[in-house]
Amino acid sequence: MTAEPGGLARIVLTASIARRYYLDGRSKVEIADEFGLSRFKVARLLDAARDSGLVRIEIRHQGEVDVDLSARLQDRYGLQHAVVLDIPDDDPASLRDHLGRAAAQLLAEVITPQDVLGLAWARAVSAMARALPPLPGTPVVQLTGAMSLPGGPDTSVDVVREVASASGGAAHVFYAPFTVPDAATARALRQQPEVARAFAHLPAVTKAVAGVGLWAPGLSVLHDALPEEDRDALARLGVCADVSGVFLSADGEPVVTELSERMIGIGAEEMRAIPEVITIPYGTAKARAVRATLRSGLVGGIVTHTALARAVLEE
Amino acid sequence: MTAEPGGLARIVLTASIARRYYLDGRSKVEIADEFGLSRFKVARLLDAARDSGLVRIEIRHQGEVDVDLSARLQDRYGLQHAVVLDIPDDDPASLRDHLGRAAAQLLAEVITPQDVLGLAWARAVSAMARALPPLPGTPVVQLTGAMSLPGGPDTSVDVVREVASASGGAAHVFYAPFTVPDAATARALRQQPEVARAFAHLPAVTKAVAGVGLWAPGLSVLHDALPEEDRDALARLGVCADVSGVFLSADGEPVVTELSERMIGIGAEEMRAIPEVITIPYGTAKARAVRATLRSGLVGGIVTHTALARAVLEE
DNA sequence: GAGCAGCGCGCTCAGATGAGCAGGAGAAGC
DNA sequence: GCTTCTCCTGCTCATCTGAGCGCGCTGCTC
Repeated sequence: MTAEPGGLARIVLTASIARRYYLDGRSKVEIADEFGLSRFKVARLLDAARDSGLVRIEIRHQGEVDVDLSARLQDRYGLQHAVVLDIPDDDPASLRDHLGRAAAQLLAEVITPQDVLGLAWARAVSAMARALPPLPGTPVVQLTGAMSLPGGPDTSVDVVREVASASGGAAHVFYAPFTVPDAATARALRQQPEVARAFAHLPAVTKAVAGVGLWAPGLSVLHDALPEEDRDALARLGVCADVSGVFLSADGEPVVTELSERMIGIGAEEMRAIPEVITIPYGTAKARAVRATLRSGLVGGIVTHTALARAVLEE
Repeated sequence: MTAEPGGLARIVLTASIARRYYLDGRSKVEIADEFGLSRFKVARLLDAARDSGLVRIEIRHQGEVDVDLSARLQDRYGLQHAVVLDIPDDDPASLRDHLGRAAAQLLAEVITPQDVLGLAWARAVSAMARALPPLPGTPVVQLTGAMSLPGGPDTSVDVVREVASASGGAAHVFYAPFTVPDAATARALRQQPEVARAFAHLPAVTKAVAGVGLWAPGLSVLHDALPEEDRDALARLGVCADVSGVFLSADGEPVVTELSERMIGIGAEEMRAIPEVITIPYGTAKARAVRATLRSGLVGGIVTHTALARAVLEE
């Protein structure tokens, strides 16, 4: 891309050598012998070929996975796993289904019989659970309280139960709302035997799946479910993203809020203790929230689509 | 292209490693250290990436030159130089101009002050001559007699004179027709001092430019200029191509004909003695003739367009 | 639980490779 | 014509790479 290699004869010679080297897999010495050049000359011509863009190397996959974006995302944020799907992003429901399937496949690949799976509540997590094949006897732990979602069929309890029963593992569930009006109620709920039993399994969780929301109207189920004063209070504290109820600033730092006291779900430090948390964000608008999430170090995996991945990387 | 590398995580890992190796230029050992793998594992993943088509290497040029086709043509026929232009092939005149310019550039690159240039008569050779920059004092030798062509402004004499005067070299020309009605006339003409002097320079010629015709109506100026009996006689002898008056069978073998006795121009053996003869064929219909020409070993250079190059290679 | 086949993995060493250096041809300037 | 500079070319040596070999793990059979 930088400069032209030279005259016509030189360009063609370079192309010829590049073909021999890169496509036919011959060694530079062989090529040098064949063309009557020194191997150093061959090496220089090959360098020139790459520098000038005569030889172009591209990495891509014929399936849905955009391997190059996946690799860049994984690399850029030091993730354990990243999967970026090249799919149209006009229909959120279809997007969620596709990502859910991919996340299910990824989870099935990386999970071992020793793992304990944690599931937070998010629509994408439900989609994943639906597509999940039976896992090898994996116990499943509920990470967050239930939320009543208009049009959402599954509660967090249902999702955990389904996955556990398909896998033949134990289901550690509890019936409690995600948020309550005051801290005292929350404390009381957490002390309930059922809730306490489920929470006791949190430190054992080794793999988890969560959603990501941007703290703005329509981009976080939690945000939309809260009264206006809570929304504003969190926004004033600099909350940018919520990862299934864990609040993060734009830098990825956990934000301590009064609301946390009134929630029944996993906290930032507990989430950090989980070796791999996989998130399934979608929608270009959430780019800021995803950046915050990846920077936080709380999550190790991401399954998303090209538009969002590009938006995240374009910083 | 053969098989899928494996699961999602493996594919992305492979892509990540491929990116590091091919795009960032890191060594396999560095990559192995970075990813916590052995260098052998890295090597195997890279092999798999290439085999599965995840890494694709293509060779192309942003200019008019199709470097890949050029290289393949050069390689396939063991040529000294091949230049294939990716240009529209609907208008023969424009095609000829483009190829003429490219041939001129090629010739200017490869010619040295020690070279003696020979020019046969062909429309493409005229086009090349028009585009030729001044050469370093190169003597120019006329290789073929003159032909009166409807609409063709330059005779072989004119072309040779022009090039020689632009270059400041000697012009070895002669005034004689390309074909005459009987062998005796041809012999007499060849013994004329002027003709003999020009022919005496033939063995000194080191670089030459010629056209290629397919022995069929409308595809060879020589064919069209001859009476029907000559055309048929040569066709019966298996003539497939004429390289500025040198007749070749489809195999590329020179065909000895009675007509040769009646021509004032270079012969097959004299042409073979020239270290590099550059031809400028165009028009897909001539593919057979070009194949014959390249197989003959008489020529060492070709300047043509993609459609014809592809047709020639598709054997 | 023993034996066996298949396979993934790492080690070895000859051969390939790249950075740096020295010699020589050609261009520019005096 | 001479000097100097620059670019191009080929060489050396330390490092990297790849084919082949043997080990050990896994899953299957008896």
